Formats: sequence, structure tokens, C-alpha cells
Amino acid sequence: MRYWLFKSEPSTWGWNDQLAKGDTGEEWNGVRNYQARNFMREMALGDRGFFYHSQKERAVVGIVEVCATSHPDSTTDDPRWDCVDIKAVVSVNAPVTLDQIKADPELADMVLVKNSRLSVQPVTEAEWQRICALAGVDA
DNA sequence: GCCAACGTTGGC
DNA sequence: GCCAACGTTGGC
Repeated sequence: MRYWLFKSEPSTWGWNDQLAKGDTGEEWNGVRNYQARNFMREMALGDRGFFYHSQKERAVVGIVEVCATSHPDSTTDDPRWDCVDIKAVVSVNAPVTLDQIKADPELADMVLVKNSRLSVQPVTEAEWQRICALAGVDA
């Protein structure tokens, strides 16, 4: 299994919206960036991801699971854009903030820190374990 | 609200 | 195929 991070502006699509979709999940659509799209094409059923709120909050707030592999993005006719579906698994007990991540030597190399604008990004297993520990959830 | 970084677009 | 212009993102 691989690990990922999905970034969203809470004002557009937040963790509460994701939770409301339950086990049905929802398309992670609207991504118009090749790098992000390519990562989604690599995802497998059951892969786990962090749900991260950008902008004001800047924190990991939940855990999601890939529940449909890459397929055409229903919000566009442009065949270039694919996306996966994800569903909420569990809310974190403690949000892990960007400040915490930057301050943690084990996490300082995360894509989130190095390339803050990439909206879908891979997370290493070590990073996954570390953030889960900080968030108070079972990895 | 500002600005830097970056990715995409389109003209040549 | 290059590169300038432009738009968007996201941290501060």
C-alpha cells in the first residue's frame, strides 16, 4: 500500500464535506496539474491518504482511502484529466499543522514543505507513521 | 491582502 | 521548441 496527501481549500471542499459523503466517497476532481494527475493514476484501491486543509488552517485533519482508481474527471470533457475517488476513514484526534511538520526533522523533507503548491502528493511510509503518531490515530 | 513561486498557454 | 505572459495557488 502507498500513502498520499490530498490538499483542499476548506472553503471549497473541506473535511466535513468529505465526511458527509461517508463510505460512498467522492471524486477528487478539478485537478488540472499533470504531476498531481499522474500521482492519481498511480493510486491503487485501498491506498491511504491524509486530507489537508490549505489556506488559513494549514493542517492534516483526516485520513482517507482510495475507493475508486483513476477514471475520467466528470467535471470536464477534456480527456487529459483523470481523478480517483476517495472516502473518509477517520478524523484525526489532533490536527497536525504545517508549522509542526516544518519544525519536525523527520518531516522537513515532505513534498508539502518542498513544493507547497502541489495538490496531490506522495507521502513516504516513515512520514505516514510519524504524522499518524502526531495526529493520535492508528497508522 | 500581498506577493513569490510555479505551471500552463500561446505566439513566434 | 522556446520563452514571455499570464493566471493560480498558498503561505505569510
